[in-house]
Amino acid sequence: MNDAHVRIFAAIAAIPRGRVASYGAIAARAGLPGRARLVGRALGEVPEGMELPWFRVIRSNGQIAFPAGSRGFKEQSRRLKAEGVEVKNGRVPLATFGLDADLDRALWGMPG
DNA sequence: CTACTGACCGCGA
DNA sequence: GTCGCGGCCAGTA
Repeated sequence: MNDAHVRIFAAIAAIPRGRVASYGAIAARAGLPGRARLVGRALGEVPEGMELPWFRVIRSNGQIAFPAGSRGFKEQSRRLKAEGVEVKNGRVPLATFGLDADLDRALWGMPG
C-alpha cells in the first residue's frame, strides 16, 4: 500500500452505482494520468476485507479486463448486471453506462 | 544492470 | 473488426 493506491481506491469508490469507469479514467481522477496499468496493479492488491466497487472498473473499450470465462470475469459481470448494468458478450456499452462529462463533473467537482 | 510480464491506452493502417 | 507499435511503470527473475 502506498499513496498512489489510496488515491486510486478513492477514485474507484466514487463511481456511482449502475455506472462504470475505465482504468485510464480512474488513473486520471487519482492524479496519475497515463498510468492505467498502475490501476490494474492496485486492483490486484485490494485487501480482501476492503469494501470497494472494483467491478465498476473496465477497459476503455468497454470490455471486462478478465479473460472470458474466468472466475473474475463471471463475478464482475454478475455484480454489474445485479445493479442494472448491461453486459453483453463481456462488454458494457460505455455510451449508456460510462461517466459522461456532466456526471464526471458532479462527482469530482471539476469546473466546467 | 537487462529482460519479461501485466485486471491498460491511444493512434495508425 | 484486426494487427502493430510506443507509452506507462512496479514486480520478479
